[in-house]
Amino acid sequence: MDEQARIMQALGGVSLAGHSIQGGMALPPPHGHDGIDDGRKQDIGDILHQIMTITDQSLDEAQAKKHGLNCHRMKPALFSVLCEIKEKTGLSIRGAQEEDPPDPQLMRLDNMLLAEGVSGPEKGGGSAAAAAAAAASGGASDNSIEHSDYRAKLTQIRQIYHTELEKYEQACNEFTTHVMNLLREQSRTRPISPKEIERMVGIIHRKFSSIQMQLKQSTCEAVMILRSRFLDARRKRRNFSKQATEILNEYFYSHLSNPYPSEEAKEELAKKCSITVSQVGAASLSQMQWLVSNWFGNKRIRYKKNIGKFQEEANLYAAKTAVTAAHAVAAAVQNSQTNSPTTPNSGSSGSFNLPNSGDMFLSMQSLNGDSYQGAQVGANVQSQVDTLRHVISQTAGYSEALGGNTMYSPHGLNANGGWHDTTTPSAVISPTEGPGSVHSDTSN
DNA sequence: ATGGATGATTAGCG
DNA sequence: CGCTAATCATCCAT
Repeated sequence: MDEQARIMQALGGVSLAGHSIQGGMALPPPHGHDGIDDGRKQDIGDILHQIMTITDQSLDEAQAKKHGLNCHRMKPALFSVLCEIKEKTGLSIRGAQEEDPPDPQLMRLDNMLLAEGVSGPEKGGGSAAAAAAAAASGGASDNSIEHSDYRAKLTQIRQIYHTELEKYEQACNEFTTHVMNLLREQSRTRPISPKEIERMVGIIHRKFSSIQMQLKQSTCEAVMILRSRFLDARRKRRNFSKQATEILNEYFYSHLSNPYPSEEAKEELAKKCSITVSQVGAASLSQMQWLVSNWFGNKRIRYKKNIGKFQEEANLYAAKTAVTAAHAVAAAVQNSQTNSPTTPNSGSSGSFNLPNSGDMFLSMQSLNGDSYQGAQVGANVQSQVDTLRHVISQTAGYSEALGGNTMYSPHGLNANGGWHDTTTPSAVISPTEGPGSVHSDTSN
């Protein structure tokens, strides 16, 4: 009979002392309360397993005895006595809270998880948070590139969250059905109303949901950390390395008349830069491209706004690439003058001095016009022209010869249709700064 | 501390 | 959609 007694005791403990489940669960405290989620899960798993096995064994072993008991001639009498006793003591159960109002804390967590896209619909096209962030800038697609890493991490969190939640729910269900079965079984030997079973289930669910809340809470925390780490870091300015700036500047000044790198060019630049940069948070290539675009946007604006200030820099970078430019242009000019545009800079035609830069410049200008119609070679040549213009204006002072304001101002570029300037050329040139700085400064 | 340089963000345009 | 222009925010040399 001790087997039976134990079951009775256990169940009695559970059913009579509503909240004592915790006590029941605390039976084997392997890790105590310190354990974080893992520890808890382990605990719960252990507990469930123990309960299952213990009661199963008990049931199996006691099955025969129980059967005998049920058939015992004194059973009805015993049952009625139990009913009577329960009637007297049962009131104590009634007092328990009936419907717990939705926990505001829990609701907050739920809302947040939903807002962050953790508990929302599966996988869809990006989390709600990312969508919201993207919506702020209008362009959803490009911004999402920026957040791809963030979203990857968020997805990870979401997956963990869902699997954990599923585990909890499964455990809860198993436990519930098990208890219900036990109670139903017991209801034949002692008085247990369906309502009591229902209450029991409610209690169990509440207990499990409180555990779930912890899961939700830590998930929220994780998301918050992720957010602060990513989105705030995103806001932080991180200067390019010197080399990266060099690369970008080189490109910029050698494509000055059309400093709009194509997608491929951007990718190329992004690659080069990220090699030299090895930036913290090693921006993905797409991210790097975004930065490159930023850089060019800023550069264009700032160059245009104050050309004088950039003149020195422009000359410097022009000189840097002057030699290759000269070669390439020479080849290109030859090629385009003779015939079809195939591999303009073969360079095999030999070195080309530029003493007669005047002619060259003119021919190139006409070339410019042609090229702008959209031939690829044209674009290529044009970039070299830009570079050469620097050299020319720097070394020969062609600006004066050509009317004063051809000097390396966006004026010419504008004629081109490239990027239009808002500042009138005269305004740029006329102040003492314009031509003067160009000549006087023999920078290195 | 401070001001300029510069990366990032955003509204608005075509 | 990509760009410009304005602006914010941060870095960095002084």
